Amino acid sequence: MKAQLSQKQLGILAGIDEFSASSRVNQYEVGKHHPDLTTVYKLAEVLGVPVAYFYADDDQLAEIVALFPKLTKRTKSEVMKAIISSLDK
Amino acid sequence: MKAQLSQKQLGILAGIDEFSASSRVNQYEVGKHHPDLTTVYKLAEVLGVPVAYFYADDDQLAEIVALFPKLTKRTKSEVMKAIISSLDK
DNA sequence: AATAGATACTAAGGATTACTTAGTATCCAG
DNA sequence: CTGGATACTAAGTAATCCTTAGTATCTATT
Repeated sequence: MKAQLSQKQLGILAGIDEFSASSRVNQYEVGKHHPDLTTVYKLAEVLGVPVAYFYADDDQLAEIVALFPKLTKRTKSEVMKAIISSLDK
Repeated sequence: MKAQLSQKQLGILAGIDEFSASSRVNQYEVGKHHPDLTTVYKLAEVLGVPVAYFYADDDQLAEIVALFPKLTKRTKSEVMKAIISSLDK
């Protein structure tokens, strides 16, 4: 079980000032505002996902993006090959 | 060979006013400013890639993201399965 | 080589959006 | 029920983008 992370803590871990972390992360989560790219990169690092994960609308694609960094080089290459060969047909 | 697309035309196709399209797209390309999410989505649609493609730093991941929409459901499922089973080990 | 038109690029100010602050609302363990 | 943590929000300030106007560079044509 992963440790539950509050909005405020997530922001602080991403380098946001402790006094605005709660407000800002909440505004991001409810869609009131959008974080700048620098913040997006830091949030992605804290959460251990590629930045692209936040922008993957398709659920399957999102899962692939999230898991990709955890794959071995071999598996990555196999996935690439499978995709490319399926498109040659 | 794909038709060469000017910065201005790309912007216009993405719905930007013709008088600011050139300037804005150029500012995005040279990194002076960043497009808002709405514009990012339109640019992605014009270019035929998922939005996540713009944020995929890793070259292999970027290629997977770009090609994903072109895959059949069957291939998508096979890729998912290959990734998940490789992580169970 | 000179010209014209398209394309790339930039500065600056106005327009828009995010960030900060202060505060209320909600949840939940004790 | 109470206290503290967490979630959430309004409003103004601060920051960033968008528009405009213009210069610079490229390229095809003569």
